[in-house]
Amino acid sequence: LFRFARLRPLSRRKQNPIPGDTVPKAVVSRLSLYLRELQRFVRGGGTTINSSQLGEILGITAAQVRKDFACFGQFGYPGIGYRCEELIAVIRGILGTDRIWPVALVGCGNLGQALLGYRGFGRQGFSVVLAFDSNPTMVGRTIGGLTIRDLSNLADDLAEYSVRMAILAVPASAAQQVVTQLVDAGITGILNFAPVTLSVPDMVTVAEVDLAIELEQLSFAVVKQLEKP
Amino acid sequence: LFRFARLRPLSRRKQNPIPGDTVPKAVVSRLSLYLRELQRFVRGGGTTINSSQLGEILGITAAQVRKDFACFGQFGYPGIGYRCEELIAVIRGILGTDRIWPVALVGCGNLGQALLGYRGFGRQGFSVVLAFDSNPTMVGRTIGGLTIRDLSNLADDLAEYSVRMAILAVPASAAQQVVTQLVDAGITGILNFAPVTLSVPDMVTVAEVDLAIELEQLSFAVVKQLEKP
DNA sequence: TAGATTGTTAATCGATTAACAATC
DNA sequence: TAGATTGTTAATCGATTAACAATC
Repeated sequence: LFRFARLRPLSRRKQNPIPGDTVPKAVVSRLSLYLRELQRFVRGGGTTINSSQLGEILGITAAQVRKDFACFGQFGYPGIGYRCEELIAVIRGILGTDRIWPVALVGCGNLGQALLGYRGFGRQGFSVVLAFDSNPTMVGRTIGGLTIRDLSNLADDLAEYSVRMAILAVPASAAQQVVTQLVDAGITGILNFAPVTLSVPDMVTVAEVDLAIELEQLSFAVVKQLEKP
Repeated sequence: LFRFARLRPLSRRKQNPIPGDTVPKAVVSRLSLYLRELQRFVRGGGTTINSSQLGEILGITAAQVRKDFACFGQFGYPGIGYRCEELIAVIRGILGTDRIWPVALVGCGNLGQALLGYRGFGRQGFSVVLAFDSNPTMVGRTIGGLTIRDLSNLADDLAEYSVRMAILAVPASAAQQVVTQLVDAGITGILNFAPVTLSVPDMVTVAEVDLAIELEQLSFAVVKQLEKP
């Protein structure tokens, strides 16, 4: 590719400072933000960006931007900055979103159905390929092109589509029991919308989205603001 | 109240170590988790809990639990622990959820409608009292007991219900423009579901829920797990 | 009282910032 | 070359943990 013609020779570029090095979790959480804003920047016609610009967009210092990227190698160009397309490819590679992830949705109630219709997942390379519900009146219905299944064949269904990640949108009371089934069936990443702390083995990662908690954090800030002046 | 009969006299209890002291944000984000788990513990019949138990539930150290609470005063009982009901009341007071917050929903598409039906908000004292949409074909419809309004009377509508917080579920392309209207109309807290960084004045707080970003974080963990053994 | 647990201080750890030689 | 910006080191800041006297 022309785009990469002016890369320094590989031999002079650090690819992975300490291979297998563990990345600070603060860095990983910013990686997604960098990616989102870089993609927007490119849509707006940008081709290169420097650490000050990127820092300004995200509200952090330029030093932090450079330090974050330094975790993964050298891909900046002194005097120029970073080539956006190259940086995007690197970040996607690190996050593992340089492929399409098949995802299962478990729980097709109110929220689950909305998530099925939500186009934002596709945006970054996730595709909901299976939908499950334990309610017999839901099973068999088709929503957003997917036929809702019961959980009786979970492991086989997941294996058929090589699914490793699940979105959990069941009631809080059912969450832990369903999670145990998911883990047994080979799921290792769970996006949890149920407002409960799930207990899972170390090898399984849970990302929590608790809407009431987000509102509470807002409430704290709003009260503080009201009391201020 | 009998419950408070055995409190040490107020004169001997530190209420607010350095009044107006600024609370570390790491602490605020844990406060909501403490609250959630305490409420569950109480539903299970618990009346007192100590820092080790609470730490175990949340996966943090007992020292951190005590240090967090120490930001707000002394309400533990040496030799006993914390009285759950008392602790819950204190945390709700700090977060500002010792009242009912009226909230506006802006954007009544797929996700917005699901949020209207979501019971989780009510759980912690938030009540959606207004729903808005800019699409004329949506305006006037009734969903979950609320009639969808257009944005032409925003400031008056919000003032009528003393609304200071909004849930933003509009498309990314419309988000910034709607936010400007909301801020002008007096909103100071925004729960943003649109995958864009919003620009707001300092006095306004934004909590972000970006589902693609959550999935990316999972992807990173799942890939790392796959590469491990 | 003896046992248990808090609140707090000091020590450790990790993350952020500032500064600057190396690089294009 | 002169100007700009990176990658990296050292200094700072904030958050976590360990330890223990004070308290019930």
